[in-house]
Parts: sequence; C-alpha cells; structure tokens
Amino acid sequence: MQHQNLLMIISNELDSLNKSERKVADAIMLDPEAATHSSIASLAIKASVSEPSVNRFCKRFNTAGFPDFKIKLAKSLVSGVRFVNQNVDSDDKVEHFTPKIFDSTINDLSLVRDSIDHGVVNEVVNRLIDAERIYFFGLGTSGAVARDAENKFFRFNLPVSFHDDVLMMRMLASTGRSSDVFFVISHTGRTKEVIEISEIAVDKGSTVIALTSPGSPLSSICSISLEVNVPENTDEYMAMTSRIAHLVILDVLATGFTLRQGPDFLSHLEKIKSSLKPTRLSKDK
Amino acid sequence: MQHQNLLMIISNELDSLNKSERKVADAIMLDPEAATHSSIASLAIKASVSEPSVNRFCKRFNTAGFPDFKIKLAKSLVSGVRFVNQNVDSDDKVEHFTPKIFDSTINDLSLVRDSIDHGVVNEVVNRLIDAERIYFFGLGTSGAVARDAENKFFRFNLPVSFHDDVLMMRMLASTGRSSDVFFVISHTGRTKEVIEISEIAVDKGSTVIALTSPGSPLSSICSISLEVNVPENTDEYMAMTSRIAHLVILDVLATGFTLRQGPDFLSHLEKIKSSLKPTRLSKDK
DNA sequence: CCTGATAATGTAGTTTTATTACAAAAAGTA
DNA sequence: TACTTTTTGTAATAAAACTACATTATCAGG
Repeated sequence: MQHQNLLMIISNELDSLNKSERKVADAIMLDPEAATHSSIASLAIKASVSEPSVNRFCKRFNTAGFPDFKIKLAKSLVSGVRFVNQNVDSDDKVEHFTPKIFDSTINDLSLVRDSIDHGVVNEVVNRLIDAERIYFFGLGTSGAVARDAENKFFRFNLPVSFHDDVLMMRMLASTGRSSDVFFVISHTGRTKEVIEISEIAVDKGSTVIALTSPGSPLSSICSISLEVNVPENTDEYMAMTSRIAHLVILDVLATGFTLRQGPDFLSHLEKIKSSLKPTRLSKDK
Repeated sequence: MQHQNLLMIISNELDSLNKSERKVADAIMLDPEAATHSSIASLAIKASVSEPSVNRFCKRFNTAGFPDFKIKLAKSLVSGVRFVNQNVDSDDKVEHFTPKIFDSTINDLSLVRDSIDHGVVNEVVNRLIDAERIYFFGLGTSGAVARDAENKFFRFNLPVSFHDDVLMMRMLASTGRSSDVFFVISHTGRTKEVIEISEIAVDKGSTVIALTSPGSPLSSICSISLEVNVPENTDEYMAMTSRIAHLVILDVLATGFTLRQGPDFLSHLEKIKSSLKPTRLSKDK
C-alpha cells in the first residue's frame, strides 16, 4: 500500500532496531519535520552516529536512500498532521474551522475516489441506460441528493423523478415494472422504511440500485449496491460528507451515461442548457 | 498560505513563467510523482533546459532549492489534491473518468477554500444567529442545495424553510420582516426571477444573504454576498462543482452557528440525532 | 573467560548531486 | 543600431550521499 505511513512503520519497528538505528529513529521522531530538511550529515550528528548508519537506517525501511527516505517521511507527515489537526475545536474562529471543514471534505472525497469499484459503476451505468424510467429515492439529507440527481438525469430524455415521501415511494415500488430502476440513496443504509420499500421493489422484479455504506442491510437486499465508505464523524461539529461523496458519484454516473450515448447526445444537452438563457440577465449588462 | 499546495501554485502561475521555467513546469506536471524521485540533472534533461534553470525554477516558488522543492512537491501530492487539467475524453472508460471527476471536484474545493472571505463568513454567521426566521431559496440545482440547508439548519431551534417555487418565494419576500433572513442560493447569480425576489426582500428591510458568484447582479443587490468563484466548466461532460462548494460553505456556516451557541447547544443536537434511532435497524443485527 | 565467527558501526575516499559565479545569448528599448 | 535588461547556459565549486573496507563490539561454544 502506497499510503502506509512511514512514521508509523518506524514507531512500530522500534523494538527490532539495533543501537545506532534506534538512535537515528529517536532523532527523527523527536522532530520529523526537521528531519525532512536536514542533511544526512546533520542528522548523523544529531543522532550521534555515523553517516552510513543513517543511510543503512533508511534502506532498512525500504527506501532507496536518504533523499528518498526524506520524501517518504515528508509525505507521511502530511497525512498525519492533517488527520490529527482536523477536528473543529470549540474555540476555533472562522479562519480556523473553515479550512478544516474543507480539508475534511477533500480528504473524504479522495478516499472515496480511491476505493470506488469501477466494475460496479460500469454496471450501474448499464442499468441506467437500459431503464425506461428512473426513480430517485432518499429521505432527509439524502432527499436533497435525490433531488439533485433528478435535476441531472431528467436531461437524459427519459422519465425521471425523485421522491422523499415514504408513502409515495411505497406505492411506486409496489407498482414497479421490470424496466424500472429504483435508485435508493441512504447514508446509513439502515432506515427501516427505505429498506422495506426497496424489498418491495426487488420483489416486483424492478432493478434496485443502492447508493449507501458497505455491509449495510440496504446494501445486501438490493440488485446492485454502490458502496461508499465515508468515515463516520463522531465529532459533533463536523458535517456529514457522505452526501457530498454521493453527489460526486451521481456526477460520475451522469457522465458515464452521457459518454455512452455518443456525440449526438451532446447537442441535446446543449438545447437544454440554452433553454435557460431567457431566464437570465446577460453577462454584459 | 499554509494550505495552498505547491502543485496548484505552479499551475496557477503557469502564464507568468518565462520559456525555460515553463518547460520545467510542464515536465513536472507531466508526472509530478516522478519528479519527486529524479535528480536535478535528469529533470533538466527531461525539460530540455540547464540544471541552473531547474534550480531557479525551484527558488521562484519559494523553496530553498531542488531538494526542498521535491519535498514540498511530494507533500502536495499526498493531500488528496491532484493536479487536474485533465478533462473527460469521449473515449474514457469508467476507470478513467471517475478519478477525473473526483479530482476536478477536489481541486475546485481547494480553490474555494483558499479564496473564501472569512470576514464575510463571520458576518453571515452573525446575521443567521440574529435571525428570527430563515428562508433558503434556490431554483434547479440550487434548489437541492437549499433543501440540504433546510435539513441542516432546522436543527437550530428556529423556524427554517426552503423554497424552490418562485411564486411562494415572491410572496414570502414581500411579506418579510426586518428580523427575517432570506438566504438566496444561485450559481450564476443571473436568474431574473431570483434577482427580482431578492430585490423585493431587500426593499422590505429583510436581510438578504446571497451565495453566488462574484460580481453577479444578485451579488450586487443583496445585503451580504458570499461570493464563490468556481471555475466555469465549458466541458460538456464535466459536472457542476459549484453546488458542492455551496454545500460545504453551508456546512461551514452551520458549524459557525453551532460554535457560537456554546456547549449547551450540543446536547440539543444530540437529541435530534437520537430521535432518528427508532427509524433504523441496529448495527448488530 | 578466551577464541573465532558474526554482526554492528565507523572511516575515508568516491561518486553523485546541487549550487554558485559568471559569461553568453536573447529580448526589449530608445 | 546600440545599449540595457532579462534570460539562459557553462563551468567550477561546494555539498551531500554512498560505497568499500576497516575496525570494533557482540556472542556462542569450548
């Protein structure tokens, strides 16, 4: 794994080091940031060992040498520092918590980016293309996501609607056809109503796609599950980033959909875009 | 600026570089990861410039020299923010366009993070706290954002609603009081209806907060404007990231609101959270 | 508690890498 | 065109990292 944190590896192996290696480790741990800026000579002095000892220390940790070690160390500091400092403190001012919230969102997005299953995405796009009708379901926060999805997918020339009313969902699910796709969005994947409704739709032979967390009850009962693992926020102040990840994934699906339609489809999208022009003030006014 | 990442700085300054600096920049951008492992000599060859040119390039970006530059570059690669001038191509497969969309979103978020005006955010939080009632207005995509905002802010023990119906908005705006806050969300800031409605609300003496793009007509007529500059996507395939930036900013505002309320408020939030428990399947089932 | 084997560490020299000073070339400018 | 400024490269220097080898420490078996 590329993102395995070097600093952590070092602290784990601390016991299995010999004397001079240990001295080097201690010197680095004392101020890792400083270590990334120092030369092999100065670090050797700081650790009271010879330069080759530092070099051997580096190679022991699967790095090409001291410069490579410094780069890997620097990398490990970035993720470490950000993770540690990321929580909002109760005495934070605007200028403090604003970047924290952005960073935490960015972090989560990059985790989702790296963990997403392309095969599943591909399969979902296929199903959406085959669909004669798409329903986006979501409650609470996921209702807003479902609404956004509707706004994206209605452009694709097929009947699309979003619903955040469980009675409506239930009725639609029980009258669903096999050509219908129910796209169910749920952060937890544990909302009873949503699970029940999805089960009904599956029973009726419709395709049910879930956008939810891995291993959740919802995930296990639906036709295909787009699993998104966003670290839960125990911090009271922190926002829920899963909905943002969901939105981006819907962007991905919409893009996949568009690409599959070929170039003719773009002129259709252009038409929709320009249909809004009269509602807007022109730029040069 | 602490959060500005080196790769991004380089891509922003691309235009102000001279010939050989530009060559170096291009060589680095082509494969930044490789650049962190190469020597000044090999990079110079790759960029077809002399070694001192590479060195000068490094110093231009406030680094001590090439080794320091490499370390800063390596750090900027970890943060999850990748350099993106990669547009989606028409023959991209899922595994190609998925990371591109994520990266472009991440990139835009980090731009917004670094350009946001903390003073304005602070002022907006003040107004929201003083509000006796908050209306979130938005049409189309921004309607979904407004809906999400409602879902966040209703937890704060004050009357909050969202509206995506222009007639409703118009009526509410014209009956607004000075203690009411109208929070108007619009990516373009040029939708005539929205501007008219905002003008009405301003005339009635209500506070109108806009979340929109800089220099837009909407921005100029409202009480306070949270300006968000998300680079326009001319690319047909690309998703609109402004709505995501808007969501994150609403997270920031909600956090500011919560912090200002003090610790007692957290138990209130906890109550809301736990009110949803009976609707969910337990984890260990 | 020797003695020889093995591992650990350091010394000194070599090679690689980066930087600097300065000169040449290119690009503007009057 | 000639003069100035900026850009770029050359070559020498300095710094840093690495390697081969020597020395020292450690430890097992007698």
